[in-house]
Amino acid sequence: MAEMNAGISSDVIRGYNDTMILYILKQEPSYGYEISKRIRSISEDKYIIKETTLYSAFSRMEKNGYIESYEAAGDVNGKKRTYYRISEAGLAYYREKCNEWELTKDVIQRFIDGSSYLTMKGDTNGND
Amino acid sequence: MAEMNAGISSDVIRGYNDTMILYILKQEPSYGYEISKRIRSISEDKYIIKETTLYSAFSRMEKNGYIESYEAAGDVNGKKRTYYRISEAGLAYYREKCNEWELTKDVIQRFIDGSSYLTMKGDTNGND
DNA sequence: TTGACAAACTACGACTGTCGTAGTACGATA
DNA sequence: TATCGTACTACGACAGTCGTAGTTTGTCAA
Repeated sequence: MAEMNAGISSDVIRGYNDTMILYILKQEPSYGYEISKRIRSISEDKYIIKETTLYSAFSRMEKNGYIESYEAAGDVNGKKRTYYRISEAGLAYYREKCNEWELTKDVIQRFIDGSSYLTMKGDTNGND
Repeated sequence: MAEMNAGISSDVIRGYNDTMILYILKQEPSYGYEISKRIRSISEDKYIIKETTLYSAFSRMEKNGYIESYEAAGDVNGKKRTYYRISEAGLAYYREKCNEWELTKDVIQRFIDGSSYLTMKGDTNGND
């Protein structure tokens, strides 16, 4: 069973779980279990969202008006599931988070060594 | 005074403040106020670390053995300041966080639209 | 001398998102 | 009959951030 989310910091993920979920829902409405599996497959098993994290994200985002829920029967059997669809506000929020991400990523990157972004050469940092 | 940290999510930063601080200390020992200014200047005013966040990071990291503190007089006047230097463990931790960052960044990136990484073309996502 | 302001902190408590643990309920399979 | 996968809900702990506030020292100006 190896380790879960080896190398993925839940501190960075914090707050971006919502974004991941919205990314899935942006394509089509879905429900908990499926979203969980899709996140796992998109990340190539590198990130597995915890059930509690997932469902607490649902209630938070529904409260904020980013998603809407509705009951529907699954396609395999007639079992009821809670589906979620993204709202306009959710879409706007998602786009905002995308911009924020690019910005935040750039900032953090400046404090990271060994990346392909920067070419380290001595200490040519004359800021301050 | 505009807004502080406009567009930077403190959720993503969470946990990476330590990394930023260690990045500074990796170059040379320093103290709170100066580190704060350096983070600000390196990020080109895009990120301003809160004082409380900074100092709580110090005590956490010292407890973990990532940094060591010592008292020294400032260069301007004879005022005492608490300087911090990075330890071997701190250096190892920093490098670990750098690797973790590259990994995490890659994962999150897959859920982000509008980046220069991906070329959006219709909906050619045949995963699952 | 008084006041304001920057430097250099410390203390405390609220908040929020994550996560561990646990439990429920249904259907399918063995 | 039991186990497994699906599809959740509830609760409480934890950790890092941040708001608020207070302290002390030194500098500069009125």
